[in-house]
Amino acid sequence: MDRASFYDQVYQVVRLIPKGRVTSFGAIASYLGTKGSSRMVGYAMNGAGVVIPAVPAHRVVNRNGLLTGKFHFETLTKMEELLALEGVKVVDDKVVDFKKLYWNPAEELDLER
DNA sequence: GCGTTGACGAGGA
DNA sequence: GTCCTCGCCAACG
Repeated sequence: MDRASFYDQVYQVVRLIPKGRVTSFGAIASYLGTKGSSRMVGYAMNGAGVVIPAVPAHRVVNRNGLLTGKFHFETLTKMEELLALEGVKVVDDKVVDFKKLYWNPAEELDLER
């Protein structure tokens, strides 16, 4: 796994996010061991739409549950659309019941990887 | 090799 | 509760 760049590691984890669930950048960063590099997680998502298979970046939001990355999608409504299709309600660019839909890789994936 | 960037997070006022 | 500042670290030019 050491061959995988930080980007790849982020993609891997994001792809593991269950449908209808969301997580935060910090959670992913923490899981990868680079807790302080929470920004890198988001920065890595810049290639989420070009890598194969595609990365469900719409399931990744900031700690507020706010769709911070919606501006990086094809359209501004694309992100909340995808979430809505998965049963995730989005109001005012933020995930409803984010706390309940929150998916913690460290808890769900445990000692995976 | 250096400086800048950045879809964030935590702490303080 | 909100607003501001600092830090964090990998990728990019």
